[in-house]
Amino acid sequence: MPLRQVPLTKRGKIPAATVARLPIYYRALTQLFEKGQARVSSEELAELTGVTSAKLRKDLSHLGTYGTRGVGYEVEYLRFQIAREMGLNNEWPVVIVGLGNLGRALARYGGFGSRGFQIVGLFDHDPKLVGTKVRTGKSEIEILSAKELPKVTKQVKAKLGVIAVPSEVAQSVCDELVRAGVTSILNFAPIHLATPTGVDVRRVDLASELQILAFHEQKKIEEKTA
Amino acid sequence: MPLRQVPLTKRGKIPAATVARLPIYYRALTQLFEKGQARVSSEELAELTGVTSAKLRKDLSHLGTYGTRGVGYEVEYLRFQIAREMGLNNEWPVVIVGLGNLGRALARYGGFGSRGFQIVGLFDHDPKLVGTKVRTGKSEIEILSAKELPKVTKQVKAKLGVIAVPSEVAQSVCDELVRAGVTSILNFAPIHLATPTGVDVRRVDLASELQILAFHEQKKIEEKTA
DNA sequence: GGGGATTTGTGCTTTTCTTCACAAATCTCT
DNA sequence: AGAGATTTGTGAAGAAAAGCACAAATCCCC
Repeated sequence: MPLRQVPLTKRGKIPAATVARLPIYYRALTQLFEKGQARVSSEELAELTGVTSAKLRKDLSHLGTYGTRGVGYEVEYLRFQIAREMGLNNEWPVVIVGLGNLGRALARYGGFGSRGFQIVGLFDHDPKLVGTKVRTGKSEIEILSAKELPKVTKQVKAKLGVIAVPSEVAQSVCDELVRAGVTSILNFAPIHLATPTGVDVRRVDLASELQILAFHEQKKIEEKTA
Repeated sequence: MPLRQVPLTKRGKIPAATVARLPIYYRALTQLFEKGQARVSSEELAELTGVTSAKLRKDLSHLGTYGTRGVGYEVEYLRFQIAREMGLNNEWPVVIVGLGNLGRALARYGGFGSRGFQIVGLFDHDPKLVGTKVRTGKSEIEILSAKELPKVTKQVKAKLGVIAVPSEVAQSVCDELVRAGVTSILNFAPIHLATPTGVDVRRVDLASELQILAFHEQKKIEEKTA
């Protein structure tokens, strides 16, 4: 295996579209690795992830030149490089606010705890939930009162927060997370959150996704009747 | 209120980026409507949804000219037009496959049932779950065996399917949905689904979203130490 | 060790998306 | 009714992303 060390300084900014695809590549590479496959071509990896091979190669070229012409990519090596680039070799502490249906599902969701992320705080203001324990992967963790949020979040130095509360209180929860030092937020409430510059927010809106699909369905019907 | 009827034939194809934002606008307009606000400017709606006013206006211009210069947009009228454009005035039957943590959360999630969507089928192959009932908004619905999927899905003519099963079986569930007539799929499994042309898939990957945030966090740290 | 087969990396082109900036349309006030 | 203040709708410019196509690098086989 060629062990070219990466000139970390040389690389320019990675396009947002590329960043959004890296997790998909990472996942596919993990699968291949677990299957015991040592090498993969851009063509094969592209098929697996639903992109074109040219796009895949260009994406990877932003990280460095990790392939070998005429051969392909070393699965393990490429996987490690993507992980490093994305910071998945660190353990990121994550807090979740709101443990209704969705919040609890997220807390229990294996994918979160598994790779690079560790759930270190669960908060809700419902007295019926506070004190309850939720199994998150291997360990159990107690739901704390929302009042504890600032103190605990600072204590564990969590930079990542998940908002799974109703829209009406999402902005105030967001503000509190930011005050407590959180600088990246995954927002499941279907509203736009205002945040100071330097804080990243990604919104995941389940209803929106369905609506986008409905739009496409509608177009299919219009085509047929046209 | 000016009641220009829309020349449905005239409009060209709406850009994908615009379609992805329509649900956000729709949500914000609904909030304004419920608050009793009659009019809104592109500036105000843009702020509410986190886009620039120019982008918002261009997005809306693809649907038609629903605003009034010097005035703004009629909240109710614009909201209706977006809903019509997205097909939300129809009721879309939806089936959900896989009722683990996430699937159950989705089934119970109010936002799904509320506007334009109706959950008409829940399927799982776990015998412990089959026969159980899940409360979805107003009504209760029983989890059926995965074996029933083809028959029931065809019967209710569901075109929209939600996949919330483990990755390993996601592709086969997908195939079965497609065979049963589903042509739009919301996929929560972290893999790419191969589908025939004419079938739309949207992937929602919770772990990916966190990883993208971790990437940004990493960059923030690198900046600080640089 | 040389020729043919592969497969990457990338300059160039095309397409899509965003931003700018301003004319056109409407409203308000006197 | 006209002048000044708003605010939309949209061409045109700019930026970002995607797609193309091929030279460069490597491997394999004789």
